[in-house]
Amino acid sequence: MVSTASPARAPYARVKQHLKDGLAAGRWPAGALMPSEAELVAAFGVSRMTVSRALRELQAEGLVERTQGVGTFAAPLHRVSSTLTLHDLHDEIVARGHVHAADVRLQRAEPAAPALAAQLGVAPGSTVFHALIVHAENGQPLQCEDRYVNPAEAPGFLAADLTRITPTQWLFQHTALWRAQYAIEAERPTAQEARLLGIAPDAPCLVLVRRTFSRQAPITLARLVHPGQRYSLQGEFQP
Amino acid sequence: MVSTASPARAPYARVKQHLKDGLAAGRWPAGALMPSEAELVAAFGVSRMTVSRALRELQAEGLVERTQGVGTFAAPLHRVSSTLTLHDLHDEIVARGHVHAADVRLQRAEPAAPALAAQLGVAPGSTVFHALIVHAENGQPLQCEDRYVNPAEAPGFLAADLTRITPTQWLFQHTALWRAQYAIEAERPTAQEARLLGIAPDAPCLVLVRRTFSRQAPITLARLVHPGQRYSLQGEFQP
DNA sequence: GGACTCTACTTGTCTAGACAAGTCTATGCA
DNA sequence: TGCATAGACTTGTCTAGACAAGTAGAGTCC
Repeated sequence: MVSTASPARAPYARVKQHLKDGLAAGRWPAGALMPSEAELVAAFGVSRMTVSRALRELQAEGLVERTQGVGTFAAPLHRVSSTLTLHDLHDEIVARGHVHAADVRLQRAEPAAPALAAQLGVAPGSTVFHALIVHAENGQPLQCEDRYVNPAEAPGFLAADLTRITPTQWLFQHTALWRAQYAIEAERPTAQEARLLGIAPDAPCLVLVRRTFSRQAPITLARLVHPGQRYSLQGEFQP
Repeated sequence: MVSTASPARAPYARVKQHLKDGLAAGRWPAGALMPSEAELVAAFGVSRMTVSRALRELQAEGLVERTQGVGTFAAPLHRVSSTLTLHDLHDEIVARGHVHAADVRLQRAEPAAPALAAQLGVAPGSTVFHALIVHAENGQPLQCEDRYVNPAEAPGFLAADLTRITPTQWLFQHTALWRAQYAIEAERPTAQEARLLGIAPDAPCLVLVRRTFSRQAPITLARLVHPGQRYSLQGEFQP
């Protein structure tokens, strides 16, 4: 019998849930052959398009693997096991019901050092925008944001009021984001970062390095440093 | 012939790509009303099911928002901005073409301390399985895995050959994973971890804490400690 | 003015059938 | 034995039409 009753749901959703339940219960171990579309059509009395949609969505969610001409197989779950969504710090703090304050220590144009120029795709020595901001939650420093911006992609950046909007949000609104790269690392803070965050020089920090690109060129390079004792990235996963 | 547009792809994929291109080019700013299904049917000369599928997939990817009776709207991009997928360490090392070795320092049954018993959902003082493993890439320690397992959910765990299969993979194969929680933190290693990893006692470490659950009970609690200098989590995002 | 209904438009879903294309196996032939 | 081929089965996709359900606006009645 079908476990949990599914009274008024759409047929494709019923098929999908039935297969999900079976996978969760271990009826099909990883790699096992699952029922074909034709079998599901017969079992549920629906059209092939309907079971096809259910299977396609399970495939998109990473729960099954399908091969034309062969069949549908239960996917090894570790493929899908954990995805972590990174949120904007302002949203995160507000979601906790706390107060976010941004202390803008720097927001100016600077000549770019060679390494930085290469990463931003500009000529060495040309001008780039630089912002240094300390973000605080309820008055306690939580993030030190060191950000460089390609002026060609975001000419109005120096005029942005970064105490009212985070650079991330401003850039989302004023540029055409196309691709993003990021890395999460554990590091010691620089002397300046330790001072700005009010932590010991050898306190471990969670560092997020993010680069974003438009379709043509790099937009921005950011180093976001968080005190390890006060900040962690958390996530949850459920098939 | 056709540049990058649409060589011989399926009609639903052509519609989808056309809308994706428009979104990337900023033709529909966040919140703007996009073409209705009927308009796309007329424009592309395909059936409604076809454009419906294209739009439904864009919705699943978070690029558009749809409301029955109202229409389809361009989604604010920051919603979708960054997701990070966590892979199994063994797969990760092998994917780099390197050699993975696991040094199993501990694999035994132990009485559970009260805090641990609560997290694993067992009675305080009852027996739990405990494994301590140092994973190395090309001979260099890369992860210290400290893992506790609920015996009721994985009775065969003590017999697993953890030098040949990671606990993560073994548990995926032998238990019915239903939900996972994880946190990424920057911490100092414990004295034991520093010794096992061959790093300084105050070296910053990237720590991944993961708890997984079956539908009934907690399965396992793991603390994965990585040397900050040698390990980072990396990801990429593209709409 | 305020509350109601009617209508046009939108998305959500399903059906029955069709053809294409990929894979595997059994069979027959050299 | 070795190889080519014909079925059988699988997924991938599309069509044309249908009904349901939700929203918004125009018009109507009190």
